[in-house]
Amino acid sequence: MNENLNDTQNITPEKTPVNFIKEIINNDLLTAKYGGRVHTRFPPEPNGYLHIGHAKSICLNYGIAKDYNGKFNLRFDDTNPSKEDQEYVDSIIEDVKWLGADFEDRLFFGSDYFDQMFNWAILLIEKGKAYVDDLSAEEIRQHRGTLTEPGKNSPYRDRPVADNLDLFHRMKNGEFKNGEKVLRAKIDMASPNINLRDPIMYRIIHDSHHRTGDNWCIYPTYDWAHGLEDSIENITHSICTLEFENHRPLYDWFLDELGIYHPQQIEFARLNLNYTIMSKRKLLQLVEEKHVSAWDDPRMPTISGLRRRGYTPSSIRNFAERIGVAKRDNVIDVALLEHSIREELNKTAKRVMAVLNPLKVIITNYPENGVEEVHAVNNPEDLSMGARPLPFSREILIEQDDFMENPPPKYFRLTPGGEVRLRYAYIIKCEEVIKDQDGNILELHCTYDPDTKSGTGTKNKKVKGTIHWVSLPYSIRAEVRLYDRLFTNEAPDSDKGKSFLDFLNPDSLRILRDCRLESSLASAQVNERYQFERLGYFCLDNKDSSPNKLVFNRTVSLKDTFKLPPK
RNA sequence: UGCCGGAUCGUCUAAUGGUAGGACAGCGGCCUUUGGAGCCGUAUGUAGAGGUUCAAAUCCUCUUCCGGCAGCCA
Repeated sequence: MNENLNDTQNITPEKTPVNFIKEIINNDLLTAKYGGRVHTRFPPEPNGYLHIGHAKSICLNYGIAKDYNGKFNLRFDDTNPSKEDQEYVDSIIEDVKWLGADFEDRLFFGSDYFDQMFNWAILLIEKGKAYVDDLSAEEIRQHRGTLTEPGKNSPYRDRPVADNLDLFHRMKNGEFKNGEKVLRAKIDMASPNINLRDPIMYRIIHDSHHRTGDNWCIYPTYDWAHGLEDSIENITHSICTLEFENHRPLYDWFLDELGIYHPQQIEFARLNLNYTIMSKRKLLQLVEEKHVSAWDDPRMPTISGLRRRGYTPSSIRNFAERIGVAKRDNVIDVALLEHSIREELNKTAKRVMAVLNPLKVIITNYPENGVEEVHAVNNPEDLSMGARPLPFSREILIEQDDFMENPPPKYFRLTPGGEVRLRYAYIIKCEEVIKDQDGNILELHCTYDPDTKSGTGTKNKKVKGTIHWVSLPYSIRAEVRLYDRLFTNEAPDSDKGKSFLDFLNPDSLRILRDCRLESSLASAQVNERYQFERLGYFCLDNKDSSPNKLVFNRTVSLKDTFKLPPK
């Protein structure tokens, strides 16, 4: 029996896996919990640049809105002026747009709701559910108890409503210094959930806010503000990371006490990538201590870094799709990220010739000033991208790595007396190795076989290897920056005894200043990606490149299965 | 030893009582004028022990391990 019957009739449609969040939404849709609406949001605090972990959240939230024909908001959770900055607001908007998460006209700021929040706080005070506390930060900490012991009530907990109202207004009016008073929710100092032990709603911060200026000196805390923001914006599913799971009872408590519209908070596991760090604080440290050039250094896992490195929005979206969404802690192999960009660029990037570490080759039997055009395909994966002529000449440059005087077995490239094909051109044979007094190789003298021109039909001659090259007189110069992982350790920030800085890879950036490219690259554009044949994918650096000094970044190398045997 | 979560190939992630599958990584092979790409093959993976059931990754019980929480950060 043939078990591989080509039974096209019974092909079951591929079930697209539904993650647990979509299951919840599907169920809410079934029960019409939110009247069939789906409305998500991405709520960054503008205190740093977005990174690939945020991209996961953006793609999740935007993707859900899109899949369900719903809406997606970008909302800044800007409740702490001491850490926030307009620079971060600007970069975040740029990055979210670049990723393709379309928030249309729904760009919001938590700070725009400060008045409403203030009024709601008064409502809670009037209900006897909030009070002004005079305890210091230290005293509050001591009263909070521990993980295993209940806390103690503040002596100010039972202040009369009128006093609370008066004090709270005076807090707002700037009568007190930072830390002198706070507004607290009156819940339960003995709760096993520490977040419910009379959490702080407002603290006094005499700082200028990047949007509200000096209008306020009291600012809402995350726990108080977040659910209100979601409620005001009519969010249906408020998706956040796992560390807020313990805060959900508080999220619910505020909304229920206020009796206002109540979105549902759902928590998922944040993205972790091996060989990288994701903490905003530590990324900031890398920038401030100049271990990298800036937030958009191509070695950074920031969106702006990945963009500068040459990643495309779609490759990041595909990555986010592939890694899935669940509640278990996870560490994604950075190789999967690299796979996502290779996969796309293989299909879309124009192939070009570039020699990073040039070695001069003189083809001695080629005419002195002869030039001819060879025919190079722009993308063998997509012939519609056409072809281009490439000048071939007597003097060419090849990669230093593509010649070895004493080659190991299985080395398919040029060797003394050996033959190799020049991509799109001829088979050449190495006749002589020219060296200086110290034995350094200066140039190679080769001969070519005129009968082996590429595309002229098969010849008897077969060679194992094909190498890339550029014509010496017809090539242009460029700087090329090669990147490697920033850290040498899989989990740089989880070593108890060492700092993540101890694992910084000293070779994460290699700058090659005398590379030679085919001349068509003179008109390269920032948004174009190229495959330098046999080397990897490259793009123009969006900051440092200029027409008279081209700078290319290597996005990712090609997978290379050849390994030099260990010496 | 408080509370809340979690545990499926190396890494992610499916299977929602009915054949444990996919992707990435790895390994082997084919093919190749990019040692790229592509194609084919390749897994002693359900934390452990009991139980329910014709049937358990899935339901129940117990155990083990991992993560989060004691900011006037988010």
